[in-house]
Amino acid sequence: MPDRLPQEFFTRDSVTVARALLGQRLVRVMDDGTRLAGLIVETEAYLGEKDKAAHTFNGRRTERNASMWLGGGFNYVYFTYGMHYCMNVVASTAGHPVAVLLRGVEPTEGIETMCRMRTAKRRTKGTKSKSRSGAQPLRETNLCSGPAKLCQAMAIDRSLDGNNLVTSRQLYIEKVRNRAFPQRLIHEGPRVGVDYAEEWAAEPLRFYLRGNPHVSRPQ
DNA sequence: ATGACGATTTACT
DNA sequence: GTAAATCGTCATA
Repeated sequence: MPDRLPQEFFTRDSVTVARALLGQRLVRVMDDGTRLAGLIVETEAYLGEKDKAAHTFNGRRTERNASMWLGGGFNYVYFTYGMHYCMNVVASTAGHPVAVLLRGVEPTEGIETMCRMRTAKRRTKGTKSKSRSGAQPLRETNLCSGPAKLCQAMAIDRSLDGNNLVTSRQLYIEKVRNRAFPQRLIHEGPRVGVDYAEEWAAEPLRFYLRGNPHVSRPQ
């Protein structure tokens, strides 16, 4: 039984945590006992009150983002665009609202279940929705290659907001490696989808494993 | 009470 | 490449 990442892993700055999370194993145990897992291959660091792209910019603190203040090792899961969830690993210490967004995972366990989660038809009230019946099966590289995709595949929603990664049975991170990958294996670039953040949009705070096909956007 | 807006994904031209 | 989907959240009133 592999070790989990300990609390001390998370109580560092979000850039350090974002880099060190690459290659570690995200594990989700569903209520029926099904275990889903995958290696983290893409992350983004958010720097808190000074970071215009962060939900905690200027110290904004609401019911939605309250878990950002819990300190290293907790989850911040938010709902966006009326249909998607995204998962963060909170870093630093309580009172410092910084976090790491998980943007890409390479599935390793429970792939069939993940595929089902990803293709289950969204609820609609009307009759107009079409099922994916005729579509080809989802390619493995399309299961967790995006922040909302990986949450859908691994059954992560707002019920896991505030989850404690160090103690939870439902969602945690296993230690695969003791040291972060060397710089040359980590590609870094601007964060995705934060153009509104002006000068903060260009900061190289996105990190991913070079050449890995499970990243949200190649290149 | 109201209106604008997403740390996105998918399907379509 | 563009656009639709879809609704909780937040700032303003």
